[in-house]
Amino acid sequence: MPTPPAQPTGELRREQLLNAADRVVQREGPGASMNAIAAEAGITKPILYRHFGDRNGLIGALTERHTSGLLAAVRAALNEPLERRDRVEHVLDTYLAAIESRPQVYRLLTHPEGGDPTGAGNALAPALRQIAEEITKAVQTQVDLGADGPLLSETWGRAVTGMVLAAGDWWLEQRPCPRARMVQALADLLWGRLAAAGDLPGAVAAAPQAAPQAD
Amino acid sequence: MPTPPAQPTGELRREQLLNAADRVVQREGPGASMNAIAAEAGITKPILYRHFGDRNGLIGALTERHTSGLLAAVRAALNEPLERRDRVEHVLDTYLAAIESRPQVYRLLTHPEGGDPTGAGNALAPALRQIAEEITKAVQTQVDLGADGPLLSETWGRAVTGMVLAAGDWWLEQRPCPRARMVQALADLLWGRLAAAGDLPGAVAAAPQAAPQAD
DNA sequence: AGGGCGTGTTACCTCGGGTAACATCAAGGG
DNA sequence: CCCTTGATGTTACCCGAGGTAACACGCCCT
Repeated sequence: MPTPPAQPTGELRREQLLNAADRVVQREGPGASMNAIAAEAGITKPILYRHFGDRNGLIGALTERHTSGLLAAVRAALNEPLERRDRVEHVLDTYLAAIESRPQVYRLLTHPEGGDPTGAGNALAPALRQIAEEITKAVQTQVDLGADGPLLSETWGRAVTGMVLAAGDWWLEQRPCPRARMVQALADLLWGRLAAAGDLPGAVAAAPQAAPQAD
Repeated sequence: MPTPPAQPTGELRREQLLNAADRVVQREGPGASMNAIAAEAGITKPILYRHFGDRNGLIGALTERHTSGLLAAVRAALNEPLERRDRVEHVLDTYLAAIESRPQVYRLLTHPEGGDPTGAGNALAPALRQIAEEITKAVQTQVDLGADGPLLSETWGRAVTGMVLAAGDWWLEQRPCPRARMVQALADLLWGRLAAAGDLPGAVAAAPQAAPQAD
């Protein structure tokens, strides 16, 4: 008797399978095998393939689950009625808080991997792409950039997303400081603190006569 | 007679194999199989494994080849005797020019993929990690950031690397503008143009009395 | 009763990374 | 002169993971 308890059906079953997949990914990371996920769900592979088509389908469905929450949170933060600096900090904090709470899920969102090797297309994962688009849209509708607006907002959307991705990744691994400080560091960068800071004595410059030392 | 022409030996042979691997990766992208690489070299798999241990070893050796050039170029740009803005632009242009000239190699550098699923460690590929460290070092030795210097320079090294990675990736795919314009857009972001720009009329703000509309 | 439909199974295929065992040639020392 | 050493190369195989038949059970609805 392979089915002692009557398993739910249809959409419900699908949710259960996603729950199982979620647990495995939380435990083993994005590299979790279909066999492992099936075992966690108490079933075998073909059922997973019936529900999700292929691995990308499963990972995609799993990704969208978490993406929707993160994306909604970021979108909300982008439209918070705050001064611009506070709003930016709020967005940064929202993202960092999200990845802090579920690192394994975060890895899944940012490094889906299984993309077809033929395409070799987009580097930013879909989840990040959506965030980049949200930032682009927010910049376009909120900031006056003159004639360069469209190009700058598109570029900056990707740039800021990549910046926060890389910095957040490093922060998650090293935990060099509390979250609030990280938010400040990134906001400071966007506020031109790197550009405004003074030179250090020994630094290179447009130096006409400085004496460089070897190696 | 399996060896009609006397094949070179030792380090020379290794270089030949790397050349073959390079050609395949240029042609098929980072997902190239060991069989394909062996075939391109006119041999079979075990020889590759003798020379490089495993796939990571091969990809690593191949990566380091190209990394050394890119890294040296970026390092040189970081130490160019220019005003800070010009120096930053020079670094950005150096990176974009490099990835523009060899897209497939660039993909290899940025998306090595094959990392062991158990570790699930660093997101930035080694090549990018090294660039991040160079930026960190440059900031530390050139810019006066006060007591926060160490943390900020480390954070910013990663952040800027990720920013340029994401923006550069998008630029490579879409080619929305010439390289010089892209350099300007990114430098402007780092120079706080996003922070300094004015608000657009309809934008959200610290608005005390705005009437939000439902969804 | 008899279709569908959704559930589940076992068994298999393919492909890619990785390895073992064996064959060959060139060089160098007793 | 022979025989060891170290490089080249081979065929044949193992294993794990994605993916796919083909088949079997249970339920609901006509």
